Amino acid sequence: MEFRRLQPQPAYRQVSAEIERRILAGALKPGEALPSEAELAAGFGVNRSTVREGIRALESEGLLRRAAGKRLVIAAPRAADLAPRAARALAMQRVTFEELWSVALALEPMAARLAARHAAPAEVAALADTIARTDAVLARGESPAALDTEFHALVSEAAHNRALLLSREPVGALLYPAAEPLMPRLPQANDRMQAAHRHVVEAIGRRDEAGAELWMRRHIVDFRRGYEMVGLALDAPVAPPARPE
Amino acid sequence: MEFRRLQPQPAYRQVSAEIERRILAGALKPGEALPSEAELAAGFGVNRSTVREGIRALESEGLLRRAAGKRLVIAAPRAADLAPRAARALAMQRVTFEELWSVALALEPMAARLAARHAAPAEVAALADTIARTDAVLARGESPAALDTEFHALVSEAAHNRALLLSREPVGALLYPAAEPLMPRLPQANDRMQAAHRHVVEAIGRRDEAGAELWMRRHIVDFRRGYEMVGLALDAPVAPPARPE
DNA sequence: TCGGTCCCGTTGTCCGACAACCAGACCATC
DNA sequence: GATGGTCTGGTTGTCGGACAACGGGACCGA
Repeated sequence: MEFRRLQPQPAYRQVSAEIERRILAGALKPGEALPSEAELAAGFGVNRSTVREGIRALESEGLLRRAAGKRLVIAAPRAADLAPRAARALAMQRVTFEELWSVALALEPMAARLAARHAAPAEVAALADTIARTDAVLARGESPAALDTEFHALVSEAAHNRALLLSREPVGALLYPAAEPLMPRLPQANDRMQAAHRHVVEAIGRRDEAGAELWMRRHIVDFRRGYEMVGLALDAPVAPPARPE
Repeated sequence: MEFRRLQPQPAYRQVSAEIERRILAGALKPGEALPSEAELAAGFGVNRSTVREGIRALESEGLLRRAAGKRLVIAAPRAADLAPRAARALAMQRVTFEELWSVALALEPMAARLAARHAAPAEVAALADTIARTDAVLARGESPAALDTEFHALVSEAAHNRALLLSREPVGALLYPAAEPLMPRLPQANDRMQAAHRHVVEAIGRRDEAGAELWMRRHIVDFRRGYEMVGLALDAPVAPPARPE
């Protein structure tokens, strides 16, 4: 005799699931407003409190966006909605430098290649600007970690590939800040980093896909070498991402 | 005169943020139970309804897990919690085959390489089993798309890299089901797929990193070729992922 | 044209209540 | 002694109703 595990879902989950189903089915399109909470409650035949609980989940996933005090609006979740959660999840799992680095070694060169293929002039300019700002920060003796993270994020934006953007973002957000302790102990690492960044941007600027990919790969490999050289453990978990205040 | 955008957050968000903060800070560790809703409400000085709304968001992120009707337990979000959301987000953004394929081309060979380095015997056996089950399905003339997806998921599990697992999963969940319409029109594609899968597993089994990576790369490149050959558009959005019922 | 005022719909929050459910303790029966 | 029943307390899930805060639109007066 076979028993299928029966799972009565609480009402608030059914509300989430149903609204999500309708959005996915296309009955509700991004940009459209959801009915008011009272209408939803009446429609589902549950209390408004229950609807509100159900809505919160979708809201935190970026599927609904709420303009303070206004009606809820359907939205297509963007990388910015999901990446911080993913980064946090990885940090909580105590992901190691080695794990992150392996993914970066696969994705970053691809990002550079695609950026060389698709980057708009404004994006190349933004990359150059980040390099310049990094120069300024280094001249003041401060840490370039945040700008390093930004540089790589900009490259993957310039690749115009949303799947790549989403896959890469949490990795970059954890990996590059891990370079923080590297700077004081390995001063020449900054020069090498800036040189590599410059080569990447130049290659992107002249639409040299192979060159962009190659320099990015060298840069990532070099990053690991620097990390090892100062005696940091590759198999130690990285620090959780800094949270915006 | 400078104004910083002031953003009074609703109470339920402050509750989410505060609980999340405590978890991240380590005051509450995975496995531990959260105080009861009534206690939290008393502690924060808000109503229980407000606490419940705040909790829903964390729950949907996998940070809290709720054993039906029992106290909430802190958990470290796993890839399985986040990947479906990511896949859905990509589908809603109407990501194209080309975008997904580029990421797969970067990640899958790396996954195969790392699997060759780290796979446990049981994992190699599971891979072989999936190939056998695919043979059976093909013999019945059915579509191997689901098993193809599973095969690649197993390879990346065998890589023992949690960052890779999280980055790759949503891509695989969307990309391989896109092969569905390919089968009837290109019968030999299945043989090529199975042959490639076999080569990958063999290479993993003998710890041949280069071989595993190479065959996986060929397999991915071949996939795109098949997709083009049957006249499917590379720049068309892929179908949203099937939802488990 | 600008600012003020009023009204109305909607959200955010609260309160109090109760059924459903789980776990554990305790007890009756065989 | 093992099995199953009953009771009880703590917790969650859901409900109904209530009200302040706020945004937006309409309307009005300077």
